[in-house]
Amino acid sequence: MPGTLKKLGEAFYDRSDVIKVARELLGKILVTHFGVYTSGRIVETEAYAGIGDRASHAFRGRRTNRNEAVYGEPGDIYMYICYGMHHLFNVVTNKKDIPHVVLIRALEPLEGISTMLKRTGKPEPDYSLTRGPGNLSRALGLNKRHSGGSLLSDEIYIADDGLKYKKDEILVTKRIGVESAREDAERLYRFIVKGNPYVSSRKS
DNA sequence: CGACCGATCGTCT
DNA sequence: GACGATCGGTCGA
Repeated sequence: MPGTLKKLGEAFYDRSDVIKVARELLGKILVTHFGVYTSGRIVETEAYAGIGDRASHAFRGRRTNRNEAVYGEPGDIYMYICYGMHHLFNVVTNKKDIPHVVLIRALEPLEGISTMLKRTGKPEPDYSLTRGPGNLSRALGLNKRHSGGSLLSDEIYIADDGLKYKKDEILVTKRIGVESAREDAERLYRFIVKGNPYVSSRKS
């Protein structure tokens, strides 16, 4: 039920509750415009709650060249290279220097699918095109170079077309791949659209 | 379906 | 030197 696309403004990202932002990002549309438009609806997110969260890259205030972008302005972009080959896309929230981020883990593709196929080298669309944080970044052309950039720009942004998932359409689980975060691995910080085939399937 | 494995490399110890 | 906020493939039940 797409209406007019409205780009999210700074106020959406500049909030103190990163968990709430992660939940509300479900249903929003991530858009990249590098010559051609590619976009997808967000169907899976994870919150990373800063210095008190062992799973966060900013745990105990850790601050290096690599993770500097998580300390940026609300609405900034943090890209993280994982396993030497996957570029993971994060949304920076809360005030500058408060390192709260939301990892986008899956999209339902909307616009520019033929471009996504070119970027990923896939012959035809399948659910793996934008399922999983590494795959969706490749499909939308996002990489490390975009770290530190802003979602208030015209190249990369998140938009609202009015779609809202109801409470009973959303499932909350533990985060994926953070077993080493000990007790913080138990936090229920992952939000998924129930039954959506693009959601990364692994145990919670 | 679940368990496991190799690829691959920038970053930090 | 070791280690990932992953992925796609294989193998066995």
